[in-house]
Amino acid sequence: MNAYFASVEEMVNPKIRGKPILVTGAPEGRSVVCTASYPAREYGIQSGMSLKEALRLCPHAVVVTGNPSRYTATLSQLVKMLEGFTHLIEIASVDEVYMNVSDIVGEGGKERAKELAGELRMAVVNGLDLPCSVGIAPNKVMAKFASGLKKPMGETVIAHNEIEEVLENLPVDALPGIGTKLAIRLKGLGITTCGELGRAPVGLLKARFGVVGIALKAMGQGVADTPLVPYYEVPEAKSVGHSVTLPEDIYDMERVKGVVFSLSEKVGRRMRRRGYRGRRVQAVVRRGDFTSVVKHRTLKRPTDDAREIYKTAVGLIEGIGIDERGVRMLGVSVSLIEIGGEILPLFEGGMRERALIEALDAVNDRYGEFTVSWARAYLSRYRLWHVPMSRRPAELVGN
DNA sequence: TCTGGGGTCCTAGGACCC
DNA sequence: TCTGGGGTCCTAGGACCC
Repeated sequence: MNAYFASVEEMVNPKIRGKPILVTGAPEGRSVVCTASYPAREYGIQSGMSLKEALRLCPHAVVVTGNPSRYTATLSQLVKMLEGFTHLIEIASVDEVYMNVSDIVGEGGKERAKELAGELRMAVVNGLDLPCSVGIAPNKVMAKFASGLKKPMGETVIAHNEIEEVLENLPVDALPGIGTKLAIRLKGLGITTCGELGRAPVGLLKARFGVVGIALKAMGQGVADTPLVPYYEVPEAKSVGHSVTLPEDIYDMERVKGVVFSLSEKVGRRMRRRGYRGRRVQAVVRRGDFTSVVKHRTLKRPTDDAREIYKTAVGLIEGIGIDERGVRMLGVSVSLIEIGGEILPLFEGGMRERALIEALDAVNDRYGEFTVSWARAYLSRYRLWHVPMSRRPAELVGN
């Protein structure tokens, strides 16, 4: 999809159609541009750029706070529509799908593929009123590359016998999977184009990059055998996490703990909703100078309890230590996920604890996130946002 | 007027066990 | 007496994707 978040917002609110639009994670503070509409891009704005910098480039841009649920709902509509072509659809991200169209193209060759690309694109335009680009090629890596060649609203077909020519002088980092760091390391070996990468001795690549090296050579030749994973067969998540960049750097442990509690609560909620429990808790601290430290600890038993996640995460952060550099970002995640199984209470009264957590979940499911939570989470919010004592709910004061 | 938030995958060293 | 080899699990760090 092209400028997906911005395009969806335009569809919802026609008044902003055609204007320079910036979709961000948060309305203020230190947020970043998630998506810039094409008119905004003409000012040199790119996704990932800080909102402040973007507004410097284009002060009259319309800033919209992103609505994640709107984008996943639209993605569902898109997939439902594409099912009219094939059921072999992989959801690669919130704005990107792969389809296996081998059977549709059949013996029709490049002509049929071109025709199909047009049909797909028009179906999206007519059905959802959203711009997209379509790429058709013999494998996923080449298809993704092809889809990026003509934007917005383009169709590109790369046939098997055209791959070599397309790749010969293409910079290595044009391929998905080769980022800045790999490109620099490859350059150190005298490899800058995909053609050179495809001809490089596999021994050299393997020695330098391990198993990745073998995949790199194949990519340079336009060969990729990664299978399409239909969305109805997606494997369970391997980790669940949340992180926040704070509105301003903080320096004291009490405030850090408050934020970590909210994050732990969010992680726990999401895990319980999916029936996950995890054995490893990880904490991340990004400091004011942008250096970051990650620590994790493996528990004896898997958990989905916010307070256990919180306790472990705080212990890890105490190990990391906070200093005069301050804390810019905090993150909590849980991995080594197990699904199902009996939840055995660790101690007497554990069943009541469990019942309490389930009751809180039920209230929050019905009335919205954080309708009811532990006092600790509320206190942290008030601390964070500097709400004066007099404005705090009476029942929390002094708690 | 610096630099988000959600993830996956890979490497490497050390503890520990048989 | 200077000590193997195979395996698992744990922690830390980093590249990459959208």
